[in-house]
Amino acid sequence: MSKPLPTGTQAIVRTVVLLKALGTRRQIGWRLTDIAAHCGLTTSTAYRIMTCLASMNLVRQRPRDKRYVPGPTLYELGLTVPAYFHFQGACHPRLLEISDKTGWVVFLALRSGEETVCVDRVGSTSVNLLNEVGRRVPLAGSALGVAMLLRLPAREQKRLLAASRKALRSNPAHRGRTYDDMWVRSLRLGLGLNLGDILPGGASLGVPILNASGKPVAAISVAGPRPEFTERRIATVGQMLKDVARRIEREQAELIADLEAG
Amino acid sequence: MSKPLPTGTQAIVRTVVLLKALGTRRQIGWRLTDIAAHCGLTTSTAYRIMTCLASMNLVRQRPRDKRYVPGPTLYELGLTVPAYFHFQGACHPRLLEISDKTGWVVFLALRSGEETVCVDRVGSTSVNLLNEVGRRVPLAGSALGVAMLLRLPAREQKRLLAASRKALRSNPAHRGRTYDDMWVRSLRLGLGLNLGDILPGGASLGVPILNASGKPVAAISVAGPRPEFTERRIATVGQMLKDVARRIEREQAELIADLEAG
DNA sequence: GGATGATTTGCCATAATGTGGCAAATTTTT
DNA sequence: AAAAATTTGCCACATTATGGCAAATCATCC
Repeated sequence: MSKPLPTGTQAIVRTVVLLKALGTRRQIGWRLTDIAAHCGLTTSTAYRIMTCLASMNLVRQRPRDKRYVPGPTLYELGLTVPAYFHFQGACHPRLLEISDKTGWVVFLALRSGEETVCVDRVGSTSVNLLNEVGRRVPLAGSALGVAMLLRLPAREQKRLLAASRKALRSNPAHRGRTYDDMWVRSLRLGLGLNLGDILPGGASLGVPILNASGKPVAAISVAGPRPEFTERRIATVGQMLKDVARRIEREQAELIADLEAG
Repeated sequence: MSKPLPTGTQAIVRTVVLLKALGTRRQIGWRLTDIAAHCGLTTSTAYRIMTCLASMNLVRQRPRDKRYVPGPTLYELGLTVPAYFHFQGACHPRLLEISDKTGWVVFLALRSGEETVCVDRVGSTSVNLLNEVGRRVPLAGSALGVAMLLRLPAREQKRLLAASRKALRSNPAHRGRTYDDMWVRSLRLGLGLNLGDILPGGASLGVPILNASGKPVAAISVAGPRPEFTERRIATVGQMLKDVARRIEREQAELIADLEAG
């Protein structure tokens, strides 16, 4: 819980901070000055680190606009984490089924500390959606995360709810969103339910995936146009999601046991 | 081509070396002393870096045996490299088809410098296979890599063939394998063809996936018991693989354009 | 089961490494 | 075509990472 204070590794921490930041704007890319400022580094330091990372293909500097984007080696390193890769693959067919039956977009996310990390996405919709594969969102900031929060022991729930709310408040990109409404509504329903709280025209519904000891380690959600989220549909699709989640918990028990819920 | 000499970033390079090493023994894990020696670092240095990485969940130290294995955050960072993740997902259904029709295991690999990186695997077989998702193998060391080598311009082919052969020779794990036989045979066939050259009872057949300018950026292979690889079967399955590769090239042209072949 | 050997964890003085300031080159905007 | 902004590169300095050493833990063998 409390950090063991890893000492004497400033450069490495900075590197990881830069890599995480790159992930938040992967398609637009980052200009050196911007990402340096964003991460609280001087341009020189960011330059040195980025050049080093580029030489190892962990990042790429796009030739045309000189912006930095995540690089192939980063993806390749990610493949070496076995349980995670296989969990995504194992769940994918289930997501396809849900998408077929509902016509909505389906997400799979993992819990990572006080954030969710979107791990898979299936289907398409007319409305804008915030989430995408690889994106990190504070727990209180998505139906996926709320679904997981709901299943945490009171103590931890309180802590993580507070922490992720704070993260949401401090990030200007999340301004004007009614995350608290989403939380209250979800608390009543017992599942994560966003009705236009994140983006005006969109809605989403999330259910958790629990490990053997009942801890939420992942979540599935559906997302689509808000008008389609009638009370009735929410009930039937909610049940469907729960069934799928239970099935995944059963069939992928071994993989799930290897997922850190930390 | 020639490294631009990234200066003043020893610690970062060391970190990446450690992370790559972790990937080579991900299930067994590494003891601190061993991985330090393997990477040419003192125990203290490795300890400091590993502790730092563990605190950010880039690596995990398994509680029971204290061994280090790749951690969740590494996987999550990998998801932020968009073209790569989607390419794997887009190819997956095609791999399933091939596995269904042939009954063999199917691999998808990307080219990464002078190595292949296995990106997906479908199906199961009775024989042992060397490759697995996330594993890096010198180009000359698999049917996948050879398939790509065959399509490179003479100059580059020569360079990479030599480089990857050298890598194979210097690694004791590759002792006693007849990679040269595989190369000669493949050169004749025009596809990567391993007939027991890597592991005694196994065989595999690889075809390249080319980008718009004809450069090989990825490859597909099938692998199974050696006796099943008759001349006839090799011909028909080879054609099937070529068809699938062409289809992928056509349908995923945009994604492929974003894959670095470097 | 107690003792031996190996591995992990932690500390600390030292200098080598990474740092940030500054300026030239390059690119974009006006 | 000039001006502003950003990237690239260099260099002297001290902060930071380094590796030696020792205590604590863990595994093993007699």
